[in-house]
Amino acid sequence: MTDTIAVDDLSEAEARAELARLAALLAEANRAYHGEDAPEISDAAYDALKARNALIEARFPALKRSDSPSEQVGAAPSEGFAKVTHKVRMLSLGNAFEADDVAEFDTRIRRYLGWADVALLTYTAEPKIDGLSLSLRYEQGKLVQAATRGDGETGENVTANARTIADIPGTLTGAPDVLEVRGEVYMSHADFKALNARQAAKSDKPFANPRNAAAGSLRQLDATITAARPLRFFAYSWGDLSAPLADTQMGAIKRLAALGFQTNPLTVLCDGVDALLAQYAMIEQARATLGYDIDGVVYKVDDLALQVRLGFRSTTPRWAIAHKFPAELAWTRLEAIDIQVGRTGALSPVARLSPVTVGGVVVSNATLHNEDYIAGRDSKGGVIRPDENGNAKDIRVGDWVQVYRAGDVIPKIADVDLGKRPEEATAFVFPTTCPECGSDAVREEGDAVRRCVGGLICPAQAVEKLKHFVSRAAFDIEGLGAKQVEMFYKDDQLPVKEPAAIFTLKERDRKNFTKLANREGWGEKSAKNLFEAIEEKRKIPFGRLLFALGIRHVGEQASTLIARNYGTWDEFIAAMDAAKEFEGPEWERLLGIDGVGTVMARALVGAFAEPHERDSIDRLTQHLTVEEAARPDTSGSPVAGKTVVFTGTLEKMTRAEAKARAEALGAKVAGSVSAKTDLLIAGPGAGSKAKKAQELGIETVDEDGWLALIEGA
DNA sequence: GTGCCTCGAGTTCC
DNA sequence: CTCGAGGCAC
Repeated sequence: MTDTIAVDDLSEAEARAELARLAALLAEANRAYHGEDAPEISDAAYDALKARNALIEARFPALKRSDSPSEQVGAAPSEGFAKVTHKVRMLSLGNAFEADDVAEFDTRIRRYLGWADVALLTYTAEPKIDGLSLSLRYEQGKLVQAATRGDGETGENVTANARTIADIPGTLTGAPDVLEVRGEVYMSHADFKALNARQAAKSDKPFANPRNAAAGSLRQLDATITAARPLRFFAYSWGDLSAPLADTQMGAIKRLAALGFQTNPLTVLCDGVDALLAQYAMIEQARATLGYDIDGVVYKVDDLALQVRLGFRSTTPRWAIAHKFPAELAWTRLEAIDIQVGRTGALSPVARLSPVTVGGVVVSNATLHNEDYIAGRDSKGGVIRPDENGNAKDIRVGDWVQVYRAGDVIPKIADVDLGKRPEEATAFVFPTTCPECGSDAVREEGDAVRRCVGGLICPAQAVEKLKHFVSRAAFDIEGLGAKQVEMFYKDDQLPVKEPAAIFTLKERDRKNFTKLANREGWGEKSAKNLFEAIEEKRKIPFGRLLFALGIRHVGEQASTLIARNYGTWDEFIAAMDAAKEFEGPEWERLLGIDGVGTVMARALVGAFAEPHERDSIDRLTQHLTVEEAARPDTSGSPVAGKTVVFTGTLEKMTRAEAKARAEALGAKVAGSVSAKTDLLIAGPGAGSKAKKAQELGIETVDEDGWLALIEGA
């Protein structure tokens, strides 16, 4: 830290050496800080080192080290669990509620396979355990990692806790080299009752239901607490493998059982829809006597080769579905209807209910969707919640209403008891002005929602936009969540009314210092942590920035696609300006992006052309370094711009891999063959698609042919 | 024009 | 998680 040369005077060689020195110093400081030793350097000195590192990196970007301290998100010490990225995503299942939905599921599969003439397809049926999913990774037969589902992509590492569960073997004999077992952690009714009795004896809060008790127990930071909780585990699936478990779903389940896992004894094979429904009825009958909670029955195509052919939609497999038991219902009184204003200005009515227990949870709020839903009609004029004469039943304050939790989560109102309606109850009048700012609230023709036109003048919209800005898929600033955003918005001393203000917080605070640190609930440490978290996000990927702006219709997916198309922020901004009149080559280019239509394009171009919004964006970006989006390198790609379709079983790659690879080479991957298809890649077992391609005279290759074609590209 | 399929937006409770 | 609606294939 002594005799430091000014950054501007550094030669390249000196800069390289200096970066190495800083990386070592900062790493050592981190170790001291996070370990048991007292920090060896002061916070101010640490900040100075980090700042110097950043300056040098800015001047010599090419010298930036792979272990650059600026990239490191200060390893979180024992607060919470480490994150684990799943090798194979943990997906959720599609739902069926009626017998018709199950029949449709079966039809869809047979149509997809081109098997309209095959009457009976074999499925497995098993109870759907109401617990929490867990993924166990075994290498050379040893349990090396246990992870919760999380958002499906990333979960939490709970290995130490999983090792305390008796149903989870620590070692396996005869397992493939790499095996990822998936299943459900749950708690039995008897164990749950006993646990709650123990909780009461210690005057600890009882758990609301076995599911919460299981979740709470698994997520204990102290594994000895988990060990004292009676958790159980059923294995039902697998992820990453070094060798296939079996040819069929049932075979794989049997193999898991042979390896020492508990598998559900009610898992059976069923031929066709009627057999599935019979098994559903049987399991529903047995539900009360099982001794643990289940919330439905899961059906899966038994033949694993067919599962591979069927593949996945964006969030669910095509080859499985969860047939849910009817939701629990409860009657309660509607006390009030409040209106919330969202970031796009949407006015959403929320029912305030007299608290009632539904499905093991006390519910006091429920969504009312929109104006029409309260009136008892859908947006197309159809009647919902009809009375015996088929007339619409509206919802009034004071009514007795029937509540359920859709998908066991979101409380909704299913019905209204007109017999108990108080005489004085009047139909709800939906406001035509914004309750937050008084601006007009307008409902566009054909639209279901009414929106406040106040834009950023409306405090509710401004706050919600800020919340969106810092949300997980956007800037994701640690220590700056919804609550903090609300606080800063209302703050007189350090106001944050727009995104740019987040990045001037530190400067503004420094002038009077400790403005933030002296506040209720804040100390020097939390203030410093927040400022650091903000610094880390000054560098932001293009796609995240675009999504964070919260332009209507432009979500996470669209933002990524758009960023990939333009590459750099500057090129994108220039394109938006050039398309201002909603015409011309840049307008056409925007519309040419897959997934972008006129509605989205207008919203996008309009946002950048609107002076206030544009100024706000420019004020923000001057504080940021926008990272270039990786433009797929399609030079020398033989399939750039071509539409390709995969069919049949792919043996050397998964469907997701094949799709990702093709897209990276600039090809468009379609799901079905049409006249627009340029190339069909047909694996063994290809059916109707191959036939259709032949009829249309479309070039067809096998998997090896495809790999040869793209080799080296 | 119609019928998927996916995405976007809004929602609750722990 | 669900609804509405945008985008796209037929």
